[in-house]
Amino acid sequence: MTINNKTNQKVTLSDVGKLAGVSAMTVSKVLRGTGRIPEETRKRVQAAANELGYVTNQLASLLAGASSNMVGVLIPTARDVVYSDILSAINAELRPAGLRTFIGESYFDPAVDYEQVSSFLSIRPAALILHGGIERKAETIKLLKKQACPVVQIWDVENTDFNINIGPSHADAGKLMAEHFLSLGLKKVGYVGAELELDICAAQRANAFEDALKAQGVDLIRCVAEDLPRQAEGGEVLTRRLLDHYPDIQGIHYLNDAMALGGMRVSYERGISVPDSLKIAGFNATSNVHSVRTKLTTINMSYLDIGTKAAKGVVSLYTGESVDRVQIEPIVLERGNTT
Amino acid sequence: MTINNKTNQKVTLSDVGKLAGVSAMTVSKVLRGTGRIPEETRKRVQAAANELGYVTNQLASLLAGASSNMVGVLIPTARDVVYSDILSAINAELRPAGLRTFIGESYFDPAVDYEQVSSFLSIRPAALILHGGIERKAETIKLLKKQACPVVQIWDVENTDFNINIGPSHADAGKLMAEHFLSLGLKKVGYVGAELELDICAAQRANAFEDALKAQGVDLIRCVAEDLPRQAEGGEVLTRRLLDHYPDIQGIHYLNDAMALGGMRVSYERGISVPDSLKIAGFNATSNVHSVRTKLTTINMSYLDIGTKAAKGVVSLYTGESVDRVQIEPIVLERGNTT
DNA sequence: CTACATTGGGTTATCGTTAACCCAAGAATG
DNA sequence: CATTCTTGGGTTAACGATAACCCAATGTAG
Repeated sequence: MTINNKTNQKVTLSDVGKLAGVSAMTVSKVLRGTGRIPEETRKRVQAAANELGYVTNQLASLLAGASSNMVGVLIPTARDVVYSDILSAINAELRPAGLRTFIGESYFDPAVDYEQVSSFLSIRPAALILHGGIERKAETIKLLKKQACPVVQIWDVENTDFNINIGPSHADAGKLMAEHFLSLGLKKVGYVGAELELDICAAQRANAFEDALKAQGVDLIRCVAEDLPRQAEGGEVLTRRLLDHYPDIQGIHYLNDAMALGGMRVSYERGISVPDSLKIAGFNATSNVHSVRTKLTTINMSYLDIGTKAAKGVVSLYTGESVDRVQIEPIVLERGNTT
Repeated sequence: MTINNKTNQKVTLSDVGKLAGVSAMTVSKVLRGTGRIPEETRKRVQAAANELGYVTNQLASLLAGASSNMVGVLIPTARDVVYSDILSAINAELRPAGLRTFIGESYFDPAVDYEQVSSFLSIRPAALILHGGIERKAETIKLLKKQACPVVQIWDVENTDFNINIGPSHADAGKLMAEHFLSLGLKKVGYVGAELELDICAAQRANAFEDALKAQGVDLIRCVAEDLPRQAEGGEVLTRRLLDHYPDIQGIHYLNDAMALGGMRVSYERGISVPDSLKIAGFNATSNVHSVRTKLTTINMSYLDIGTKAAKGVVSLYTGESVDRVQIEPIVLERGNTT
């Protein structure tokens, strides 16, 4: 559906000009700070603009060839701390630079991704910051190329469709956790996740985790659902399922910390001692983990860094210093105590 | 800063028309599904548009008087589950209706709020969904009135500056928790929060909480910081501070669940039995709370409902059925067990 | 055979702003 | 006094799409 808004009586440059006794062009110059306009005229115009509540019509402005200050940011979902942290860092960097952020969510869905990119492009943004980790439609890539819009891709450094890539190596992250489990001498390990079909990065982590374990002769039992939330609830359900079938499992790696917390609760319910009988590991050192009592292993990296560097990347695309690819290093982190 | 993007060789209606052997107008009609165009021409035009990767230039389209399908949604921050849940519900409702969401964050800052509203208005959206709970600048209100843009306000039902208001009564929520504490017979109660100066709704809850307690002769000790995060970390710091000065406190109400979890951790550290010696209460039944072991009281309401109804409100503004004000009822909820 | 409707388009003006250029009046310069 | 520069603006033509209207060619009824 579309909504007709034409009845608005908008204030235009001419209206302001009439009130100030000058032409629309002069008003335009004053408001943009260009041209040679004496202080007196300037003040008069400013006052008139204020009185009328004038707002530049970006539609007309950009159409006439002005430079855009709008940056579109696309994340899978704002409900995940990881992405909202990145978002926050991007905003923190772009706002002082005078750039305005427009946010969209893709839900890891390539069709929605396409729609959102198309929506963003339709307002001719200065640049786009897109999350990677999904199988982007060929049409989407084509659109971006045709419109020649600068793109910074975050979260995925493998895919190199765009100008700049910033994120961790998800394979490294998966391998890292496998090495951690191996160093603890675990022989029977589980993986719990949800919605892996769409999230390529999570799948990369899981695969690298499995490969590194297998290389040392350790089996991985996957317990994955496509229809459960990536939250504590989902972690609970899947952990129950996993423990019902494989009660002798020694360690579980979860898709994220929220699901790991769900697993933690199930172990508690069943009287399984963590970490003595069962090691629990998440991903993304989220702040809920901060207050956890029982020992939880997780993988951390600076999301702030990803956001900040993405925003700097946007700027670099124009200032010339070409940032190319920034790899963010994941590290293993222990949270909680073992009392 | 602004970024010059003019070098882009954009695809226009004429370009598509040339390829398809028709005029720009015909292409426009085909893409919008108006006019009487035979199936054959229609297909040819569609194919040409696809091949060239054409995207409607909304700038030109809206300027020429077309109806907008863009809805701006402004939330305080995407880092809070409450707002990201609302956001998610809004998206779920608007997308099938063919409306596109543009999101912005205000960080509870009236100046940023103004900038964001101004940015939104500059692309002439179909409607705006704005969060309440901040002291909006007079200029912001003026802008919205001048541009005659339909506004749905969420999260705050007290303020009636706009067409539709959807949210809980924060005073009721505060009172509710006070009644709960009173029913438990508590005589010495604390409140822990952060960044209350900007968040009017949180302040309303805290005040109503205090008033209802005082009416029954119960004192409230406030421990609030303006410079700490509204997360577990902040909850820990403030709980320590509060317990250091008032070790005999019997119950603490936190600004939100995340801070309450921080408080939970501190009580555990200090060997304080919850809920026997100390009652802990948060706000917003967030999913981290789902897996908590110790008993935690919180206040819940349907965030989904707020989002869904806000989106429906946007539609109702045009279909005529006038939604006016929807009050969402908060309820007290117990989480965790007491073992 | 004429009058009139339908089909399948095309033409023109316009939205509000900006880039690029123009121009008149006074000041400065030789 | 004639020339050139500076100041303080204004004029014109885009930008790309759409609304509103127009107009041939064909069909169809009387």
